[in-house]
Parts: sequence; structure tokens; C-alpha cells
Amino acid sequence: MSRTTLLSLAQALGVSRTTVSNAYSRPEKLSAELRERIFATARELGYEGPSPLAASLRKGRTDSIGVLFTDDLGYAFSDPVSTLFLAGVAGQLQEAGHALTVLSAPRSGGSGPMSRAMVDGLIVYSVDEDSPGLAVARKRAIPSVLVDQAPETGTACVNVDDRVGAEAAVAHLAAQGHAAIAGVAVAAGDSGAAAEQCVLVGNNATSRSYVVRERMVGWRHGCEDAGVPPPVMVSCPANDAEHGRHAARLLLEAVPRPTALVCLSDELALGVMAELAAQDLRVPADVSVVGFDDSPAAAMAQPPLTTVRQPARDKGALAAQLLLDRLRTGEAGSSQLLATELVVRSSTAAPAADAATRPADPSRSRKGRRHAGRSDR
Amino acid sequence: MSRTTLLSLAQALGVSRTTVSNAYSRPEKLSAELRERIFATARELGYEGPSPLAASLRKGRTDSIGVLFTDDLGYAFSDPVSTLFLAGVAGQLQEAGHALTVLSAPRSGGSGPMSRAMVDGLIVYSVDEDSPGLAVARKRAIPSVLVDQAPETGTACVNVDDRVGAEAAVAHLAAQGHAAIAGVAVAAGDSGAAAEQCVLVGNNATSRSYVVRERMVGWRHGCEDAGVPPPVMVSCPANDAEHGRHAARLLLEAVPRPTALVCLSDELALGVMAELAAQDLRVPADVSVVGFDDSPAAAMAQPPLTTVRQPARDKGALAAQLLLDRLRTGEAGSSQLLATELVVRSSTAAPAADAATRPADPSRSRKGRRHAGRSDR
DNA sequence: GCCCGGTAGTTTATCGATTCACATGAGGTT
DNA sequence: AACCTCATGTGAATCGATAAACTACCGGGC
Repeated sequence: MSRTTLLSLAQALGVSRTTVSNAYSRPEKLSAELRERIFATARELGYEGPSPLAASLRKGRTDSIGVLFTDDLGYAFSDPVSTLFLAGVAGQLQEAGHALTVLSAPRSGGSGPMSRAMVDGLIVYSVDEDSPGLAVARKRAIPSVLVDQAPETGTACVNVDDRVGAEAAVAHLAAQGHAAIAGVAVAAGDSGAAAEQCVLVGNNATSRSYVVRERMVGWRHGCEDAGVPPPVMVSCPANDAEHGRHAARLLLEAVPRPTALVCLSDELALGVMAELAAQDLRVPADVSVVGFDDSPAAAMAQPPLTTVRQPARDKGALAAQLLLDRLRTGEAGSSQLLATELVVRSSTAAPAADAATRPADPSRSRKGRRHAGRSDR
Repeated sequence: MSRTTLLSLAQALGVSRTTVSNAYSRPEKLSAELRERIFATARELGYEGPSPLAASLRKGRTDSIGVLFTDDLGYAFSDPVSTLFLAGVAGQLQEAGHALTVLSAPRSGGSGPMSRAMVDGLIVYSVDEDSPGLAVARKRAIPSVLVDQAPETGTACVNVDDRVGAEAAVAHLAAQGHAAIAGVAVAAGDSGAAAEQCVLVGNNATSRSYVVRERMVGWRHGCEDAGVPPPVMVSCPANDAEHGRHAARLLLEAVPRPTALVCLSDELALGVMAELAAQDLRVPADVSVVGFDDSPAAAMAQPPLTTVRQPARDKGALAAQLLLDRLRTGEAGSSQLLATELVVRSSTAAPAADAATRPADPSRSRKGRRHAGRSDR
């Protein structure tokens, strides 16, 4: 009455379990004729083939690789950079015949599916260092590759040179004469508590995300090198255009208004540009904007966005390759640092001589300006 | 010497396997004190916790859901519609605490990872009906939900009303006075062989993809209802902007030139618009363009693209929900048909009186027109 | 005449847990 | 005093396969 299994099939045929197993996975170990007979009876009995679960348990291999994301998987599939990254991973895995399992490491409320995930290896993608899910992954001692994550010795890492890229962004602005640069960051509060709102965080903020930290450091270094003041920053609770808009609103109220806005991502930058348009400020005439990532939308924006390109897809492909190599050889690979490239488009230009004040009333005092900015909402 | 296991841990403690197992998964079955002692020894011995593989084998559950795509996973993560779909799926699964495994069903060369995938259920997303991977999935009798796939009795299906949506697209064009409508489709050749190039396929083409077929039928019906000739079509080998451009090149050579182009997707439509811009043709003044999907890029295009909206994300969420329900109840759910909605933006308008001929010759007869259309191949 | 190697299969041990039925003792009931 | 119940644990059976070592047979080389 029970389901057909390797054993019941073998008994029905009067051969051994092993022989049936071989019929499926080692054809050369038995005669073609017997193999055919086995398949025929299998069809007859409705045998579905060897159970992957049982086979994996025995073999100690699952032929599946996990990718661990922080928290919201919806984001992992919505954000252009992380999808591109996944595309890179998936391409390599597919070639190697492996499946890809997407795992989420919730920020709170248990460790998520990581504790039950059946994977041979793990790609950890920009996960909070104090995430319970990550802790479980460590405890399980799954061979891992860290991506967009603080390097650890003994583990292969793939990172982008975020710091240098961010430096280049502000260097570019400074070279054009900008001296009042503000930044739009993500989850950059010092406190662990995730803010619900965009908030001004001054210029000494830190973050739980390694990438965010690195880019912020890059901004500061760039400003320092150029001899301009470090950027005042807004921290957004999430990396999307809506929050970028809100952040811009906050930053544009500053007096004097910044002449350039650097953003932690293109998504944020797009939101920033939308807000600028809504406030009738021209890009780049009134305010310059720089993004990060060079996502597909950056080139299509109006105006096309100056940004720092990172090879998101290659990053994924490389991480997958490193992990597959590691599984094959047993040796933890080396760490890799991928280069970024400043892509200058049309969202940046030298600040107009009077840019900081243009839309406010011509009779402008410090005070008047500030109020005008506010009443704009 | 071997790895720590439930058994070795139990022996070290002098308790039974069962008790250790309970310590992990059924805390109420033993005293808190013993439980603590077990965990302490576990830490000491470096026990990683119950093996998910072994547990799944025994329990008969993996808490993981598969999503089966055709062929190229890189595409699955690049295409805006399929990523949105995945986002919907992932969101639901995450809530349910399930992992998501992405599987590819190669068009050729074996059945891919589907034969070894350890999943409780499967979402089949727009997979060729003759795909070997799909055949394996069927043989394994995994509870499935079909999405963008020809409905089958006994299996839950989620589909979008592609036919009605496509009809609405051409109806909209016809209502504005367009009578020469051409179509850009994907892999629409009758032959199984996937073409490497975009090719003109007349107006009776079919496709191995259910969605493509439905949309093409919708176009034809729409034209019929409006009393305009059915669209001449180009079939692209893949669904991306580059091929859309190429398709446009082919279609614009027709004499008389079509006044409107309907596309199977927004990605194709974006390519089409790029080509029109390159040929100095204005949209919509010279040629109207309609897309399908209402992907995020459609609204950002120049000009904003008229398109048929489909709820890609909801589709994913619904499919996941249906599958989870099915696993819970054991009953195959019902089939669902989601509505589409025509979103009129600025890429469509009435054809100019001389639009069909502006750059071409003004002498046009019925006959001339028909022959011109044919001789074009 | 003997040993050798290859082919076709079989036997036995194992992968690492969960489940179900049952044992034991403490405390409370009637 | 006999009976029940609850809280804690135990033992045996099972989930479904694969790996490694071993048997039996057959033809060939020296």
C-alpha cells in the first residue's frame, strides 16, 4: 500500500536494491537489458525515481547553493542591483547544474529558514553582522562566500571597492567647484533601532551595513582630500526612490542649500531627482546629483544620472564561481576586490554662481530662505 | 572521529536519541534543566544541530518551494516582470517560513536540477510544454501550481487575462484610427527550432508559449472586431530591448509602413521606441507603440509608454498562496484568472493623415499595399 | 594448469534524524 | 488500597537511498 521505493521495486523484480540504484545512476554497472526491464517495471509501478532527499542524505551533497539575504526577500527581487547580482549567481550555478535556494535572515523573530536549509554552500549577501540567521549559518559551518560584507579571515570574500568609488564621486563634484555636498545614506544610524523615517544624521554617522560604512568613509575621504567640508547626511530606513525623495526634502531645507547631493544608490538618487523636479529645481543647473551602482535605470533617467558603476552581475558570477571552486577543492579561495568606475552623465555640473539661492525670493535673508524651503511641502 | 550527531551527543550524555531530538524540536517534552544540559554538551562537542537533510527525509517535508523557469535563469532575474513575480512569491513564502528554490528547466541537454530538487511544491512559471524538466516534475508528482501556462484540469492555475488585454491594446489603436498594425512577438515561430534572428512570421504564427499564443490571439480578435487587417508579426528569439529594436527595423521596412506597433512586452516596446528614435520617427506622431506588462520602465520611458498592465507581483503572491494552501489542505485549489488593464500614456495617438507615407512614397492602392506586405519577406 | 582481470550483481553497513508505543514514578482521587 | 493522570523519558522501527567490499562466472595469456 505504501509508495513505491527502490526496495519494493527491487523485490518486484527479484534483484537487489543496489542494482536498481545503479540502473538510475550508474548505467555501466549493469546490462542494458536488465536496465530496460527495471525501467519498464518502474513505469508500471509508478516509481518516481530515486528520492533526492534520501540520495542527498547518503551522498552528503545536495547540489544546491543558498544565497542569504537580510530580511525582506521582496526587496531582494525588487532592487535592480540585487537582482542583477542574483542573475550573475544563477547563471553560474545553472551551468554547474546546481539549484539556487534563496534564504532570508530576518532581522528579528527567529533565525528564519537558514536553520533548515539544505545547501552545500552559502553566499552571504550584505547581511547584518548581528543577524540571527547569519549566526545559524556560522554554527552550521556551511562553506561560505561573503559578498558586500566585512571581510573575515578564512572565508572567501567578494567586495566592490566602495570606498574608492564613493571618493571618486565626491572628487568629481569637488572638481567642478561644489563645496556644499550632502549625502543620502541608508540605515546609517548609530543606534541599532531601525528608524521608520528619514533622519538627518550629521556627518559622523555609522551603519550596521559594511557597504554603507565604506561608502560613507569614501565620501568623507573624498571631501577631505578636496578640502571641502564633509557631507551632512540623511539616513533612510530603506533603499528605494520614495525614501530618496523624502531625504531630498530634508536636505534641501538646509541653509545654505547644498549644491550637490551624493546618494548611496541609484534608486535613492532617482527619488532625489524626482523631488528636485517637484520643487522646480533643475538638475544639474541648480543641484547636481550623483548615484551609485549604475543600475539600468540610471542611464534612462532625465537627466541621465552620473553614478559610480559597480559590476553587480560579475560580482554574483564571481561569488558563485568561488563557492563552486571551494566545494570542489576544499580550499577557501582568496578575497576579491572589484573595481568601480565613475560614469559621468548629465546630472552633474559646476554649481551656478548663485545656485544656492536661486528659487528663493530675491529679497533673501537667511531666515526668509529657510522658511520658503519649509513651506514648500 | 566522525562528526557529532544526535546519537553521539546522546551517548555522551547518557540519554536517548529521542530526548536529544526533543530538546531541539519539542521543548515541552523534557525538563528545562535537562534541555539546558543537552545544549551545553552540544556546544562543547560542536554539534551543529539536527541535520536538515535527515530531518526532512524522516518528516517528509522540506519547507522549501521550487519555482521552475524555462532555460535561462539569468533572464529570470533580469526581466522586470519575472523578478516582480518572484518578489511576490518570495514575500509569501517568507511569511510562511519557507525557503525558495529557483530551478531551471533547460530547453535541451537533460532535465536540469529538477530531478534532484528537494521541494514540497512547485510553481511552474511559463515553461515550454515539451520541456524535459517539466516532464520530470510531472513524473515526480510534486504538488504544483501552473502560472502563465495552459490550464490543466486537476492542477491549480494562475493566469492573466492575456487575451482580453491584448484585444484592448489593438482596440485602443483601432479606435484612434489605426488600420495598419504590426506586432512584435517572441519565439512565435511554428517550428520548434528557436530562431537566432528576428523574423517576419506573417499573421498566422503560433508559439510554444501559452502566453504568447494568447496575446497573439487577442491581437487578431481585436483587429477582427475593429474591422482592420490582422497584424503582420515579427518573432524575436528573446524578450529584450535589443531584439525589439531589430524587430522594429524589420517592420518599418514594410510598404506602406505600419502606423502602430503592438508589442508582446514592455521590454520589446522599449527597444522598438529606441529604433524609432534612431530612425527619426516620432512617437506617437509618426508611429504609435503599445507594450504589455506595465513594467516599471514603461512609465519612465520617453514618451511614457501606453501598455497593458498585468499584476505581476500579485500573480506571484497568489501562486505561492495557492500552493501553500494546497500543501496544507491537500486539495488542489481552483484556477484563477487575473484581470489586465489598459494604461493609456503618451506613446499612442491617432495616425497623422499622411503618416503611413510620410517618408515613403505617396502612391498607394489596396493592391499595392497587400503585395508590398507580402513581398517583404 | 593456474592466475588474472573484467563484467554483472549481491550483501552489509551507513547517512542522521523522527515517530509511535510504551515504561516509570510522583501525586492526587475516590 | 486501588485507580488515574501527568510529566519525563526510553527503545525499536522507519524514512529511502548509496558505497564499499565481496561473489560468481567467463575467456585469455603464459
